[in-house]
Amino acid sequence: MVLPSPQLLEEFSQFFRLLSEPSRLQLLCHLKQGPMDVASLIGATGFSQSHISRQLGQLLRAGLVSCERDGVRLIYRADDQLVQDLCALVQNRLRQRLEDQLQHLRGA
Amino acid sequence: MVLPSPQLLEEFSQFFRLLSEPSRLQLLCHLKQGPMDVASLIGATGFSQSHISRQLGQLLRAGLVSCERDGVRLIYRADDQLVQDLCALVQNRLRQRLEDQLQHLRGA
DNA sequence: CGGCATAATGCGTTCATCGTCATAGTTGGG
DNA sequence: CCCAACTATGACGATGAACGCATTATGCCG
Repeated sequence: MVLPSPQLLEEFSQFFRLLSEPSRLQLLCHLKQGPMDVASLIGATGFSQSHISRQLGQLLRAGLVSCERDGVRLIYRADDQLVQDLCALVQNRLRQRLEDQLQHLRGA
Repeated sequence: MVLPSPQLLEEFSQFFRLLSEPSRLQLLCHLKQGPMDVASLIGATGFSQSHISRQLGQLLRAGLVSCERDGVRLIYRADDQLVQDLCALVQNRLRQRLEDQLQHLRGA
């Protein structure tokens, strides 16, 4: 068991930082429903256009979303399973912690 | 496929935010090597005592580490596999992205 | 009880990121 | 070629977290 290098730790933390913003997670979740343009995301989330564009830019540079032109609009898509897998693992943990607390309250 | 609730998204992002700080990840990695007290972590990382104590407090509240007293010191341990699993998934993705870029540069 | 060692916490500074407004860039239509 | 629609970006204030210093709290030993 060897310690990760500082560079790798930095990359890990940068990736997790991407997911540490609820609005970015929300955009990812909407895009998981299917490809959408920015206008549709505005309607779905209520965020401002510039905010959405910035968050999509970050997700794009990280490779978590991709986009293609359709005339004057850009159609974004989230073709990745990784985030869902990560969230599933985290959700399992959240659930398990709550169950443990429940057991503890019950005096078990 | 249903959208996660805002509360759940908030919890996800809070958890990922914990891992978005290199110093916290580094502390977790050191603790994976074996239980340690704060003084040992100071020696291993070079961080200040107060900084380490704060980060450990956050990890403790999230249940990612636990601690027990040994006389005047507190022995912390990271008994959880979740973070390692998450990092492994992320590392796979980082590797895959680099390989794809390599293929692309080779003209394949 | 007093002193000593270890860890936690208030406080202030610094720095990064969010979110908005205004502006610039890009694409298709008349 | 100019305009309209859509998206990206520069500027900026506000917010929050990191980090260190100093202090306080906690447990051990004489």
